[in-house]
Amino acid sequence: MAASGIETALRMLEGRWKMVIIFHLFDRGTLRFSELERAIPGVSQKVLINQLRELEKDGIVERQVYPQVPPKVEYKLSAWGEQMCPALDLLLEWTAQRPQGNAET
Amino acid sequence: MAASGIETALRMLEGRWKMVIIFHLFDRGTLRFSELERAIPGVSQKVLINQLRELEKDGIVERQVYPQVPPKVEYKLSAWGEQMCPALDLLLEWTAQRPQGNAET
DNA sequence: CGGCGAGGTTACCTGTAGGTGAGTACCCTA
DNA sequence: TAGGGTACTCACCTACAGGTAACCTCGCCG
Repeated sequence: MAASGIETALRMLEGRWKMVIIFHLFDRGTLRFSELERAIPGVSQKVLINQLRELEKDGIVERQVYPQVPPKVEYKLSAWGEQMCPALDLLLEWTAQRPQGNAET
Repeated sequence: MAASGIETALRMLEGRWKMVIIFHLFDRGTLRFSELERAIPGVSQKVLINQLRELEKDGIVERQVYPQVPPKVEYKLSAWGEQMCPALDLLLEWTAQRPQGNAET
């Protein structure tokens, strides 16, 4: 069943903050951990790291560590991660086409 | 931030069985409750109903009740629900393009 | 009469995602 | 010497999605 492929995709995208992270990275290119922290006020360190790790292991974002005196770690979308954006756009379009504002009552 | 639109979409699609339901309905058109139950062996009644109700309230599936002697209820994708399929296809394509089989180790 | 199948509802339990708060190693600055 | 910034880790707690199992109504079949 074709659902399995999409389920895989959805699994990778699911997580309270992943989309937010992805959009920030798409928007600003490369961000340090602390920059992400500041860019996304609602998220806790633990969860942010968690979601970043998952995105990394799924190959969506890349993590670059600079072995410096004060640690420095940069995150950015992988090439493949960027390729996801058209799909997200289409999904966005689809939600926009929702008939008669079924905003939740 | 545009993420919010996609988060909405993701919220509607997220749920262990929703994609499976959607694919079955897309594939076979219209299905009765018991047909769905049989088509998706892993799901419990409670959860199946639950996900159907959510899909219905999000306007993705339509529910048709026939007030018959033994109850009969049919589910099918709404027009809008069917319009989601291209987006899912694109997502599917994207997952297919994943570089060097990062199947989870 | 007893049981089945339809499409549910209800009560209860569990696993896990997410949140909170603290601690850590290291160096720099004041 | 105290405190701050960086990128984390660890222990603990809670909420909720999902799973399990029993029950319900109504008619028909045997």
